[in-house]
Amino acid sequence: MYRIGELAKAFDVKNDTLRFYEKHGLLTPSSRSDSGYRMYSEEDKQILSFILRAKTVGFSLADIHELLSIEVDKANSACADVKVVVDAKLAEVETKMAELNHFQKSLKRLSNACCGGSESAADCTILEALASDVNNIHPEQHHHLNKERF
Amino acid sequence: MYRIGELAKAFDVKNDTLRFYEKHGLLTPSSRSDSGYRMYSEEDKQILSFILRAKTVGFSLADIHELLSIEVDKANSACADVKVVVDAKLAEVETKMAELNHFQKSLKRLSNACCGGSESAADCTILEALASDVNNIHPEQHHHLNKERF
DNA sequence: CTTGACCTTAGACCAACATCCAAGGTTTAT
DNA sequence: ATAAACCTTGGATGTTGGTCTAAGGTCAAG
Repeated sequence: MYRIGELAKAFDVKNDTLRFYEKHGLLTPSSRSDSGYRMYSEEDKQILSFILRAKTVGFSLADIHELLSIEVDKANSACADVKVVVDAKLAEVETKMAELNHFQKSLKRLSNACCGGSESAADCTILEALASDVNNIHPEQHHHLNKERF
Repeated sequence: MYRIGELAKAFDVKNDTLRFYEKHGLLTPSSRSDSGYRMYSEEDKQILSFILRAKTVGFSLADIHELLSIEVDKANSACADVKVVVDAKLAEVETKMAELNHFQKSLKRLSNACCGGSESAADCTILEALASDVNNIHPEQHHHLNKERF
């Protein structure tokens, strides 16, 4: 069991951030000490790790709540319902991966094109790197399903 | 050339968002009409596409500005400097890709585990899917573990 | 039994990223 | 030539995701 400060320190976030996540239903410490201190378990730690990782790849806290509630609602939701949510998130993940692949390719091309020496960077631009890409791919449709706030 | 409303509509953003990006140096329309309307070129469209794509994978506007200014500064910056920035961003991209790979694997496992039929979702949780992964991020500190009282 | 490092709460405050509004000028279609 | 549908500006407002403050309780160590 970890106290709030221990867990926060381990993940380099503020205590307040953990309280914020709790207030918004993302991470509730599994127990409290006699004196009311929040006590976080290993599983709580795991959840925090998940939240922070999901954030770095562009998921909002609302998205993350949705992902986590796959667990919370398990008694209530039929497997088919879960599958719908999971598959939707999977599609989002795959879109993001495609974007990143694209970025990676462009950046690599840039990095190689750039000498790494002291010449002018005249030919070093992201847009030039992207230019070879035929770009009628619109960034994904913002499907607004009833996205409950978290 | 596109007027603001045309470009905004094409990418499903608000006109205000384009003005906001302009105010913050991310996307300045390449010209103005006689009456002062913003006129966006194909290249501007390209830049907007870039901005929105970068946003979906978790880059902040500040990050994006940095990426775009690789171009803007090209006369001023030595190639080596550019390479440093590019390689740093490349590392970020690769970190994000690793996270997403991980998510993808977990979600796929979930999707497969979930029957897609009407059984209970009892075994469908992100955390279970992630459980096989040993959490390793910040291995550090642990002077004392404190006693458990429950 | 006090000191200092922890923790609690409620609520104010903040930065990033938009989004809306008011008052007015421009274009296009009828 | 006038309505509808654009566009301009500056400034106010909203959402998301925290971060800080104040007033006070807890706990191990000297």
